[in-house]
Formats: sequence, C-alpha cells, structure tokens
Amino acid sequence: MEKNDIKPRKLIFDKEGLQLLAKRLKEIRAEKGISQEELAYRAEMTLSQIARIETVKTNPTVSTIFKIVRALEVPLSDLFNFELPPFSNE
Amino acid sequence: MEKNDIKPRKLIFDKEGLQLLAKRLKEIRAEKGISQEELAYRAEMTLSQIARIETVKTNPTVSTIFKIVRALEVPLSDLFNFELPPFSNE
DNA sequence: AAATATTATAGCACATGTGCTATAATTTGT
DNA sequence: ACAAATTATAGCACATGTGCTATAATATTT
Repeated sequence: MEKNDIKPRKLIFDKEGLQLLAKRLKEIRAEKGISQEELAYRAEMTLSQIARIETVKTNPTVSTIFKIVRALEVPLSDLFNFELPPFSNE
Repeated sequence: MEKNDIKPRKLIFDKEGLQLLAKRLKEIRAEKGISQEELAYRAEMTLSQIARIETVKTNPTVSTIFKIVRALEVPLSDLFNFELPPFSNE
C-alpha cells in the first residue's frame, strides 16, 4: 500500500533573532519616549501588531519594519544594530 | 436599507523600500560571487524565494532576511545599509 | 550556435502576518 | 488604594509569504 508520507515543510520562526529585534525596538521606543499606541499611530499600523512584535509573537515583514523605522525617525541600520546569533531552529 | 460598507483594510507592500533591499542583496551576492541557487542552498531556503525577493515579488519576513544574512556571512546592518525613501503607497 | 548555467515565472497548498476589535493584565501617577 | 495609562492577549477574517515543483527566459561558456 502506498505510504502516507507526510512531508513537513519547514518554515522558520527565528525566535532568537526576533527577540533581539524586539529588544532593540523597545529600546529605541523608550529613548524616544513614545508609547506603543503612539508608535502605531505614527506608523499607521495597529497597536496589536506593535505589541506582537515586541513580545515576539509574530515574524514581521520587511515592509512592516520599514513603517516602524520611518515612524521612529531612525536609520534602518539602527534598528538592526545587533549581532545575529548563529541560528538554532530549536 | 443597511449599507454595504466594504471596509478595505490597507496592507502595505513597500515597493520602493523592497526595491532597495533587492538591489542591496544582489550587490552583496555578486560581490561574494554566489548564485541564487547557491545562496538558497546555504540559507536552507528555496531558489524561488530568493528570486522573488530580488525581483520584488514578495515582502519577505524578518526571519527570512535573517537566514539570508547568515548565509551571506555579512552583518545585518550591511544588507540594510541604505536610505529609506519617505514612503508612498502609490 | 549549441550546450550549460543562471535567473525569472507560475501555480498550488499551507502557514502565518496583519487589521480589527475587545478585554485583560500590568504599570504609573495621584 | 484608586484611577488612568500602558502593555499584553485573544479571536476572527483576509491577504500573503513560503515551500515545492516545474518550466520558461536569459545569460554565459565553449
């Protein structure tokens, strides 16, 4: 009989890296002294999405990051100013 | 009668920014002299996805960018070493 | 020019990002 | 301790990212 080969596609959620991004975002936001709500407003996105990013519940898209960076009025390389860990997909 | 209010959620595809990212990726990949296929292999992702990013057909996630950056053995801030245009959602 | 390598497209399926809305939990200020 | 502000969670719906596979288009080499 034919095998039921379930081929599991591996998508990735890079928790380690996303944690560093979240940390950096919180830092910058704190420096600027603006709330998640205010940032969401300025970036024209939802508070829930900002919160999801900061609590590492989601794997944001590059466009989303671009919006945030613009709203924070900070260079892109500033938000990404951290060292990526070697990678483990746990 | 009740109105058929279609409320159009606005998602964003930041073509301008993504074009710059694509350009930077191509540049780095060229410098390193590796093909899309080789990069895909090293990053453990598909050739099609690399191509989609370089031709601005997709809005990649941060985790995807992390994989690419690791495979290119280049700092994160290097891939993002460009100036974001002010933003237009055409 | 033919062969080979590289890049671009395409379509399907599944997983997930995000908007939207509401509520809960936590922190801050009085 | 209370009130107010801020942050975190949650669930639904829809759009889309990505793997997978195949093929087409283009560029490179011989």
